[in-house]
Parts: sequence; C-alpha cells; structure tokens
Amino acid sequence: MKKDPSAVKRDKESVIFGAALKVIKQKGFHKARMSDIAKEAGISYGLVYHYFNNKEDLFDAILNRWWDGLFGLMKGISEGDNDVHKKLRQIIDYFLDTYQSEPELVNIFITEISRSTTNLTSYRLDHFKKSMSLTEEIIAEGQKKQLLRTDIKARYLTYMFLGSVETFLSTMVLVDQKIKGDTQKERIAQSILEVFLNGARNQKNL
Amino acid sequence: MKKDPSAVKRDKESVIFGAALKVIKQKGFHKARMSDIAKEAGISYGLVYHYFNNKEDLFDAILNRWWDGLFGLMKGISEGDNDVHKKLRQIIDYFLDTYQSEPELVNIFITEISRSTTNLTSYRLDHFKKSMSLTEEIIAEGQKKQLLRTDIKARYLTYMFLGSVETFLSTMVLVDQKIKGDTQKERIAQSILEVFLNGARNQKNL
Amino acid sequence: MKKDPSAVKRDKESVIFGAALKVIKQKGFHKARMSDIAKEAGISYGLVYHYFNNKEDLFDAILNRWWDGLFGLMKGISEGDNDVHKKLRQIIDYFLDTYQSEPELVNIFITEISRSTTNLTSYRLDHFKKSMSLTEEIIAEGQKKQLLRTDIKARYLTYMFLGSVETFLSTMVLVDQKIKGDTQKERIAQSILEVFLNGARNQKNL
Amino acid sequence: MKKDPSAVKRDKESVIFGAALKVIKQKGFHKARMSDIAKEAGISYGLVYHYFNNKEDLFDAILNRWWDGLFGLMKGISEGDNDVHKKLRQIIDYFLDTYQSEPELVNIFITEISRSTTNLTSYRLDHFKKSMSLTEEIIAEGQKKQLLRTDIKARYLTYMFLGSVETFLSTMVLVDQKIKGDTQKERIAQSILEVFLNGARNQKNL
DNA sequence: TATGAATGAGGGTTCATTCAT
DNA sequence: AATGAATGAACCCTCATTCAT
Repeated sequence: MKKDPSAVKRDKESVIFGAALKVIKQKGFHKARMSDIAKEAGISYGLVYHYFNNKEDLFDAILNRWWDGLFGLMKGISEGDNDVHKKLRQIIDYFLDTYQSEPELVNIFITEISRSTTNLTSYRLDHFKKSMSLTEEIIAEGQKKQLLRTDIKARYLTYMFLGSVETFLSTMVLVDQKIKGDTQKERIAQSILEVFLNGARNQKNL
Repeated sequence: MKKDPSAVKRDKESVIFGAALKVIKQKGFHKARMSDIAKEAGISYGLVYHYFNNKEDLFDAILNRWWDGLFGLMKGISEGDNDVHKKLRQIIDYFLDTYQSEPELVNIFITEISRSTTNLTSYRLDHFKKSMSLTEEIIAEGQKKQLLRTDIKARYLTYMFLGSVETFLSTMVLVDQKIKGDTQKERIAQSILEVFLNGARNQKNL
Repeated sequence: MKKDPSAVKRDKESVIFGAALKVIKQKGFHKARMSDIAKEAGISYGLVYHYFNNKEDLFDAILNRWWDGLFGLMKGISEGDNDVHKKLRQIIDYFLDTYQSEPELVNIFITEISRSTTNLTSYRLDHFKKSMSLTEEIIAEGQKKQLLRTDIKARYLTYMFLGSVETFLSTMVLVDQKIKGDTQKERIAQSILEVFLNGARNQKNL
Repeated sequence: MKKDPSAVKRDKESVIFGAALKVIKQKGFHKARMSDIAKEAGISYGLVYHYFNNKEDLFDAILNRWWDGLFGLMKGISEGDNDVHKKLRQIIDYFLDTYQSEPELVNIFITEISRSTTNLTSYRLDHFKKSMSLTEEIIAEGQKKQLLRTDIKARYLTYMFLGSVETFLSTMVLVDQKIKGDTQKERIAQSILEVFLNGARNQKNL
C-alpha cells in the first residue's frame, strides 16, 4: 500500500527538521552548515531546498514550532479562569515539558533567540515581544485581582518571572543536563514558583 | 610635547576596542567583520592585527573586560562583611552601572555569552561557571546566616537571582532601551532585590 | 548515451590535476594561486575544493603520482633478476620517459621536492629517503656481485648516480628544453650510464 | 675611538646578512619574513630597508656572495695551468669548503636556486648558465687535451659532474648533516672525483 | 640611524545556493 | 523527488613596504 504522497512529504520534512534541530543545537545556527543538516538527515544537501527555501526559513520553521506551542498554551491560559499561580505554573511546565520532550528545541530557543540579537530579525523580535506581553497580561491580571503586589510594575515582574525560568533552563542547557524524571521536574517547578511568589527571604525571620 | 608612545599605543588599542564593541553589539560576533571594526575605528584593515592577534583574541579581550570587572567586584564583596542584601545589591549595581557606562559591553555579554553556547570555548565556560559559583557562595552564606530560606538549594536561588537580573538587562538590550537616569536605575535595582527577597505575592493577602 | 558519473568525476579531477601541473610548473607551488589553477582548468574557483581538500593536498596528489610511478617501477626492478646495469638503465628511463610524457610532473619533482626543503613535510621527506634507499639497494647488490667497485660506499655511489640523472633533467627543466625524439633520449640515457659506470676519463690514456 | 662610519654600516649590513642566511635557510625564501630576519638580527624591521632595498635585493645579495666566490674561483682556475683533474677538484673543494664555513649559504643555493625555477629571475638564470658554461669550458679543455673522453658531449659530462657534487651536498643539506672534519671532506672529494673520472664499474672485472 | 605604527593588496578557504541530469 | 557538481561572494589573516617621528 502506497503512502499518501503528502504524508511522505511531511515525513521527509520531519526528518530534515529533526536533523536541523540536532545540528543547530550542537553548532549554533551560524556554524551549522546545510550540508551538515543534510548529512544528519541522510539525504543530499540539494534536497533540503525542496522542503525549505533557504537556511533562514529552516531556522524560522524551528522557531515557529516553539512559538506556536507557547502561544497556543498562552491562548488557552488566557481563556481559562485559573488563578495566577496556576497560570504561571502552566508556563513553567511548558518550558520544562518541552525541555524534556524536545531538548534541542529549547536549547535553540535559549541560545539563539532568547538573548541573542545576532539572529534577530524584526519578525522574530515581534514573537519575542508578544510572548512578553502575553505573560505580562497574566501578571497584570494577578495584580488586578490583588494576588500579586502592585508596587512593582507588571513588566518588571514579568522580566523576573521569565528570567528565573530561562536561567534555570539555560544553565541546564549549558551543562547539557537532563531533567531526571518527574520528581525533579516537580521540584524545579515548585522552587521557581515558590521563590517568585514568596521571595527568597527567610520568612520566619521577619 | 610628545606623547608617551605606550600611551599612544593604549589609545589606539582603546579606539579599536571601542569600535569592536560597537560593531559586535550591532552585528553579533559572527557577522562582525574585522573590516567593519577597522572602518569603525577609522584605521586600516591590517592595523587591527597589530593590536590583537585575531578575531577571537579581540573577542576575548572584550569578554575579559566584563569578567575582570565582575570578578574584581565579587572579590571585594566576599571580603566585606556586609549582609547578603547589600552584597546582592552590589551585584545588581554592577550590571546596571556597567550597562549605563558601557551598554555595548553588557549587550555583548548578554547576547553572546550569557546564553549562547555557540561561542563557548572551555576557557569562556570556566569564567561563566566561576561567576555562578561566586554568586552561589554569597547566597549560601545568606542561608547559613538564616537570612535566606534554606528549603531551596542555594544553586536554585542563584539561578533565579542572576536570571532576574539578566532578563531585565537582556530585554533592555533587545529593545535597545537605555536606563534613564539614576532614579530609574534605583527603581529597577530595588524591584529586583525586593521581589527576589520577598516574592511577588501580595503579602497583605496572606 | 550517458556517461558514467564516476568517470565524469575522474575526468574533471584530471582536468584540475593537469591544470595544477601546468600552473605549479610555471609559477612554483608557492606562487601558484588556486584561482590560477581554476582558471587554467576552465572552472570556477570553489570547484577545485570539491575535488581536493586544499592546496597542500593537491600538491601531494601531484607528488604521489611521481612517487607511485617510481616506487612501482623500483618494486618491479627489485623483483626482476636483471643485472645492475639494466636496473640502473630502467631508472634512468623512468626519469626520461616521464619527462617526455609529463614534463611538468618531472619539473615539479625536480624543482619543488628533489632539492627544496621549503615544501618538505616529514611525509614528503620519507618518500624521498625511500627512493634513495631503494636505489642504494640496487647499487649495493651490484657491489655484492662484484659488478660495481666496493672501495666507495654504496650510499656515495647512489648520490652520484641519482645526481647525474637529476642534473640532466633539471638543466633541461631550467631551460625548458624538450627531449627531441627517442634518438636523443637514447643518447642521453647511454651517456649517463656509460659515464657512471666507466667514468669520464679517457680510458685509452690510462 | 670611534669606528669608521662606513665600517659600522658594513657591520650592521653583515649582521642582517647573516640573519637572512639563517632565516632563509630555515624557512626558505618565501616563508622567511622580513620581520623574522630583523628579529634574528636584533633590530627593528624598518631598518632592514636602510640596508637593502627590498626582499628580493636581500636575496640577490646572498646569491651574489655564492656566485662571486664561485666565479672568482673559476676565473683563477681558468688562468692557472693545472690539469683537468686538479681543476675539477678545486670546484669540488669550493662546494665542500663553503659548506663547512657557511653551510646556510650552500643550503640556500642548493634549495632555492640550483633547481628551483620558482625564484628564478632571468638575472639569476644568467648566473646559473654562466657557471655551467665555465665548468663546461674546463671539461672541454680536458677533452681537448685527451684527458677526458670525447665520445660524450662536454655539456653532458658537465651535467654529470655538477650533478654529482650537488646531490652530495643536497642530501647532506636535507638531513642537515655536517661534514665531520677534513678527513671526511677528503674522502667525499676523492670519491666524487674518482667515480666521475673512472666510473663506478669494477675495473678488475673488465 | 632607528623605530614600529600604518597601509592594503592578496590569497586560501568556506559554504549558501543554483541547476543540469 | 533526488543528486551532487558547480558557482562565486565573503571573510580572515599575512606580510612586504612606507613613513612619521
């Protein structure tokens, strides 16, 4: 039985996509060669251009996988009526879950986009700003409901929240550390949320 | 009156250094061409190589400016007997002050080193780990003195602290935002410290 | 009818090889530019790098053509049971025949390897020493069979034999002189062998 | 007491000359940098240009030292009325003596000029041809006096004679071997002359 | 004389992209 | 769909030479 041709197309595209993830993670976008990706995918390098217009497009496809997931989640969160804590926890979970299932994807997001201006086109910057804004909305909503302090700008709180999450991941990325099971994931998530909400100060000492 | 020749040498080196800062900030290390830097410095192509062996060395010189400053500060902090809050505040100030005086330097640190594994030589990784460790020591000391909570690993708290600081800066870097005067700097520093220590939760609501 | 692809590959490689021979002969290895070779081969710049890793490899490929031929011959000579005179004549013939069929190859061997230490890697030096040793074996065998004088070290005789051959060729190379037909080749070969074996002294005068 | 200024000039020139010999011997003309030579001479590299117009001139100065010595000798030989054997021996001695006193000079002659066409300007080629012709005259004279066989062209005999001498030296040069004392020199000189005149054949076997 | 800063033309190599098959 | 030969624009780095001091 023959496969559906468009399914075949998607298959091969996936293979290339996965190869790109792996190679870009290892070498970074700049040093990753199209031929490396093709070799990793087990195809000729000319063929990559049948599925992706050029290197930039391939890169954007990867980033969009990240953003689509995140924006999809955030949309869901916005529409739900959980309290702020739950919502922030969901964002943390998205980062950690994705890191577990597709570590390369998170790696690339962290190293090539989250901070680097090098690869930053205005198109990509827009995505970045959008994620900031969506998080900020959640935070602001928490402030409005008196669940979060209001003496500090929502934007500032957003920086600190996302910064905490990202630094956790980027350090794990740097040392190539995996999350060992759901227990560890739970502890990390709890710690981030706990400290963000209640601070690092020893409360008993107040 | 003749100039001291070695002063002239330092001068020109500074010019090149400054040009490199500017160009690398704009284009990123990879896309920054030595010819761009020379042009920016207003000198000929080959002269850059009189002062720096190659592109990597020039890059490392820039990074060392950052690390030397940070490690110098941290050394001073360790030896002082301020409490944790003051010490953390000093670290925050170093980031913000440097961002005010040499925004490109901070930009490059944030975009090219803090997260990117692309340019990460083991030599550079060592610096990175060292800064983590030094901060962790301060945090751990705070835990020991019962000033910081001990139910969360010092390392985790370190991630969150540095992550908060860095994300603040990296967002400013991304949108090329300057710190407008000491008032804004003070507010930012306060916010970071306040939230890290006391959390984002509205305490009145407990 | 389609060509066998690997045949095409060999063809193009040959074209580049030939172009390299010509250009390196004319300008010497150092002054020969890869772009010159590409232009001579009628191909684009980068294509040379499809077939040869770099300039050194291309150079080595040329040298190996020479050494492979020479060592192949010497192996054949060793295994044969001709007398010394025949064997030495075969070596002379290899030089002269190759000079007729591929003058550039001999030229490059003479000018860039035989004497120059400039381009001498240890890999290349080994080839050189091997050719010396193989010739010395033949000479030594001749001494053992009482066909050559034994009051002079085999190694010294080897120098003189190969030196005579090489100088013949190098002078022809220097003035870009071709061997005009087999008659001249025969006379040259005979002269070299005759003088090496019987000396330049007028025997009638002894 | 002050030195005669022109003597000082000659002194410094000598130092540079010696440094050039050493560096060019080690690296070859192409890879020898003017700065290497200056450093070896212990002076700034700008100063080299006070004494020599450019790199080529410096190179030619070196070569002229060789040629002047050789041509001076050959002039003396021509005018003397020694027999051929003595004269050829004098040429051999010039090579060996110079190799003992100034090994770098011989090295450079052998590796960069004797065979290499790379550095061959027409000016240098003329010197080379002249040395060939002068040697040929001596050989031809020997033929005329019935001391050398006449069935082989004087030019061919010249090739073989000079080739033998040069190959001896170039092998020593290649392996950086020194001549150990006058005894070894005598043996080498004798061997070369003996074989050239009487051949390598075991005469007892005739 | 003497220094070494300054210049800039080259040359080797890489690699994204195109295209004939 | 698939291959990989072919192209050529970049870009790093070297180093002979000049020149202000």
